[in-house]
Parts: sequence; structure tokens; C-alpha cells
Amino acid sequence: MTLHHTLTTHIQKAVLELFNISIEKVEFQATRKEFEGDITMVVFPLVKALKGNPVEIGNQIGNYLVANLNEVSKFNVVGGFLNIVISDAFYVEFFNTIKNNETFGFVAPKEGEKAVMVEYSSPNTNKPLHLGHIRNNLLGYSVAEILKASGKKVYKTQIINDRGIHICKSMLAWQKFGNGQTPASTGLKGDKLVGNFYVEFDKQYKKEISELIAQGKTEDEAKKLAPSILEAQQMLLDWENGKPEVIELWKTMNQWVYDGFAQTYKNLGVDFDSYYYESNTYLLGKEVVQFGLEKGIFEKDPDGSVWIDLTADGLDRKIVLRSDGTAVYMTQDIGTAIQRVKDFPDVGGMVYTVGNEQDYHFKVLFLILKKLGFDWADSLYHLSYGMVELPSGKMKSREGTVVDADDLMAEMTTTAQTISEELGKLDGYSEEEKAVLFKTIGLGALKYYMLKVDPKKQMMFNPEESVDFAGNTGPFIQYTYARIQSILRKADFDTSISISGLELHEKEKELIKQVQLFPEVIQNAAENHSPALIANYTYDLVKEFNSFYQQVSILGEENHDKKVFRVQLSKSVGNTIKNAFQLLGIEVPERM
RNA sequence: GAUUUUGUAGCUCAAUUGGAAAGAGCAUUUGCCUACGAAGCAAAGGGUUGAAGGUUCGAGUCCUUCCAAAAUCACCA
Repeated sequence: MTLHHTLTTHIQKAVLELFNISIEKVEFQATRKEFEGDITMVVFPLVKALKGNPVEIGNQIGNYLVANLNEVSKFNVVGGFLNIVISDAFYVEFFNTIKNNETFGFVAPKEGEKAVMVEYSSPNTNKPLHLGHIRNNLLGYSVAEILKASGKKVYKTQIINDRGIHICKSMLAWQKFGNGQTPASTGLKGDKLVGNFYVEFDKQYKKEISELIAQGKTEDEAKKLAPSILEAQQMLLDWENGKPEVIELWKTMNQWVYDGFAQTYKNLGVDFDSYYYESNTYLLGKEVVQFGLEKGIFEKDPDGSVWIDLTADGLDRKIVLRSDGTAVYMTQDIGTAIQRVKDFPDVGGMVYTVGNEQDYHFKVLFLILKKLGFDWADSLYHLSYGMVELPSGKMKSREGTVVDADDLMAEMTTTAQTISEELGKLDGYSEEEKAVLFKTIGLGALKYYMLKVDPKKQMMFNPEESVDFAGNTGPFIQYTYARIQSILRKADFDTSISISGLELHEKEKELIKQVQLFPEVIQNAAENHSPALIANYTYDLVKEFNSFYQQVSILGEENHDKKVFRVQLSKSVGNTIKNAFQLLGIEVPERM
């Protein structure tokens, strides 16, 4: 029974007895620091129903609570706010119940409950991953972990765009200029190598365009007539027709890319339970179009193309099948969604981690699936996120301002090393231990920086600022964790015993309150699909702890019970940090 | 032009989803290492929450109209 529950039921009882009216909801908030009290009930919502003045109602409820609840020791009313003072004994008791629960706040998935599939990453195979993908991956992974912690079964997946004109461009350039290069022969990561040929193709293509323009063609004509693009288109046709040597090369080069991506994912600390490939799914969805036509949800134009009219829903008319009978993006996505539920029958909802440039697409997709009558269509969520901007402006591949994912991670690690060595706290560490630590810190900085921002907002990534380890940053929080571990190493007594009857220091109470919030924060973050809530909560907790740490003595405390209690409290804060960071995919070091 | 999203301190972000006097970090200024770790703490200055109306006991949050930025508006993905 949480404090909220206890208070709610008693306030409901109080209102029933005092005013003979039954109420459902009781609103609480943390008492502001300026006022005495721990938890505040907002009286205003009751004023209308009870037809009294807020102060009087507050006083009456307050008196009732003090008389009937041991947990409530005092109260005061300011305006329409009933500030309730909770007894120290309650906090100590409560803390005793959670202090040895290492996964406090995590809920185990219930038997027979529907699972959620979280899609994220979903790259093209012609280019390496960049800063934008990093935001995508971190968000997707973190939301998946948060959903798990909130008691959902989760499948992480991605759809890899492995077919189409883009990969043909890389393949073509490799044939022409590659001289048989492989990742092994060049020492390059496979995705980098393939990406280089994509750039190579683009150079050649542009050269041809300007030549054609010089010969008097318009730009549009030149773009369509350039030999390179014609060859690439031919190659795509050959691929669709299954021409063996094209398929062979396609498989080889895609495999290079997958090997490269695997390395990046490993470094980034993200993983997947299943993979979908567009080469397998791009034909899906066509039979659903037929079904939709029969149902009258779709309509066929004279030229044979199939559409859905969503104007009644405030959207447009949208094509779902081309006049030549081939699938569009939407067709595939409809088909893939259905396929996923077939593959994983316990899936009852999906989360799509895709940039906000596709907001409209997903609105339409979800609406179509709903109209097609799938019961899970109401549980689809587009985890839309804003673009990552650089101080120099947007990333543009043409201008070479793209921040490469691997490079960025390496830079963060190097910076972590530089800062750590300056601080010189790493005596007695082996080189391997140091390397692991620098990576933990560097990536912690990167991940926290990206996840603390509300996903839907466009964000500014300042490479210099992100490696600042002070203030609201990952390393600051990691540092606090490491310091707590240090305390625990030095506390050479049994910390599992129960302590009671303590008078609490203000800081101790604040810490217990903050820890107590964790389960609620997880649920909230899961509902809102927002790692930022977890990140900011953790920062608040750490701030609170640091203040406590600096102002009171923990191991130096004379009173043995108090000392044990403070160590337990520190341990509990450490666990909470660790668990919260686990949800963000950030590791936490024992020392740093 | 239409639709969607965003606009909070000089900068980067919060604000328990409608609650009390809008909070952090960076930057600027001032104290605190012989203490359980100073990657820290304590404190100062810095705000008409883009603007104007409205709803409400109560608005950064909801509604309307402007202003600004971004995204989308293909038989591309």
C-alpha cells in the first residue's frame, strides 16, 4: 500500500463522513519547499461539489486525517492546498520495506498480457549510421527498456531497407571503381566502404549531369538521362528479376554493411530480437489491398491505381497501390505490420521510432489499419523525434557536415580519457580497465545528453558541450554512483538490518521521497514514451543526494543506527541510479 | 499557400501533464578540499514563458488570432 493509496482512501472516507458525498479522485502533489509538509492535497477540485470554502474544507479533512491516521502527524492549509506532514516513523518503515529490493519500481510482465513490438534504427544499407541514427537508436532502445520495466513484454525489431535504387548505386560504383576492394583488403568497416562507393557514384552522376547540361539539356532532362542513373535503374530491374550476378553482389555488399552495423550497435549498446528486411517485405500488403477493395475501404481509379479517401478524417486521398500494380511505401508498411502480428501472435501494439518528417505517413498508416479493422490498430504509437541540429546548422551529406556515429563515439571516449587523466584519479588501474572506463564515461555522456531532451523536440547537439562532464550530464550522475560504491566498500558492517524509531534529517526525508517516486516515474515514462522523464528524475535524485552527502556525515556519524540507516539510504540511491540508467542504456562504473 | 510540431534566463534544457512565488546546468561573480571522492557543495545576479485576447478558483500548459522556426504536402522511401 503506497502512501498515495492510504491517503486517498482515508480522504474519500473523510469526505463521505463529513459532507456525505463520495469522490473518486484525489489530487496530490509534492509540497513545495517553502511550506511545511511532505505531501499536499489540492482541495480546489472539491470546492464545487462540496460547496464550501477551500480553507475550511482543507481544515476539516486535515483534522480527520490527524485523528484517524498514524502516518499523518500534522497539517496546515494555505489557500486551497492542504499540506500534510507525514511522520518520520512512516518514512523509516516505508524505507525498510524497499531498501533490500534491488529492482524497486520494476514490474514483471504479467502472464498472458499482450506484448509490444518496438521498431527502431531501421537504416538504409548504402550509408553508415550518423548522429540522427544515434538519437533514433538511443530513443528506441530506451523506450523498449522502459516499457519492459513497466511490466510489458517487449520485442525489439528493425526493418532494414536493403533494396532499392540506393544500394544499386553503391553496387554500380563498386563494379566500376572498386578494383575488387573488400572490407578485409582495405581495413575499412563494411558500411563505410559501401558508403564510400555511394559517394563515388554521386560524384560520377553529377559529372555526367553537368556535361549534359553543357550540351544544352535542362537540369531535369540531364538527371534522367545521365548514363549512371540509367545503369542503376537497369540494375534494380535486374535485381527484381533475380539476375544471379546482381543478387550475388547485392548479398555480398549488404553483408559487409550488416557486419559494420553490428559493430556500431555493439558499441552503442543496443540490440534487437528480430530483423525484417525490405527485400522480404516489399511485396507484402498487396493482398490486403485486395481485401480493402472488397470491403469498400479502398477505391480503384480508372488507371488501376488504388486509393483511400481520408478527407472525412481531415486527411488527404492517399495512394496504396500504383497503377502498374506495384507497392508503395504505405502498402509495405501495412503488410509488414500485419506480418509482424502473424510472426508474434502475442503482439498487441507497436511503437515505431521514426523521425518527425514521417508524422503524416504514420497518421495515415494507423488510420488505414484501423479502418481495416485490426484490433491492435488502437495500440500503435509513432515515437516521433525531432531532428538533431549542429551549431553549424543542419547536417548535410553534400557539405560533408554529417557527424558519423562511430567517429562520434570514438571522440567521446577520447575526451573522457583526456578529462579523466587531467583529474588523475585512476591510479592502480590497468590499461584495459581504463579503456573500459573511458568508454563507459564517454558513451554515458553522449547517451544522457541525447536522452534528457524531450523526444519530440528538435534538439541542438553541441559536440563541445556534450563532453562537458559537469552539471546535468551522464558522467556527473555516474560519478555520484561511483562515490556511493566507495562508501559501501568502506562500510564494513551489516547494512541489511532493519532500523526503526529514527528522527529524520530533512535531507534524509527528501531522499526517501525521491526514491519512492521511482515506480511512478517509470510508469509515466512508459505511458509517454519518454526517456527524458527518467533522465531528469535521476538528475534530481543525484542533486538531492549530493546535497545530503556534503551536508551530513555518513560513515562519521556517531549514532550506530543512524550510520547504518544513512549507508542503507546511500545504497538505495545507488540502486535507483543504476536501475534508472539501465533504462537509458547507460552503464554505471564502480569507480571512476 | 495548407497541415503538423516547436517557441521558457545570454546559451542548452526542465517544470510531477491545469496547481502555490517558473527550475537546473553552462557562462559571469563569491565562499568551501587535513572530511565518507571538489567530475562536488553553498550562494548572488540574470524571466512580461514569442505577442494579444479568452476559458478557469488557478494557465508556460487548454481555446482563438497573429509572429517566428522546423517538418510534411510524389504512382520516393
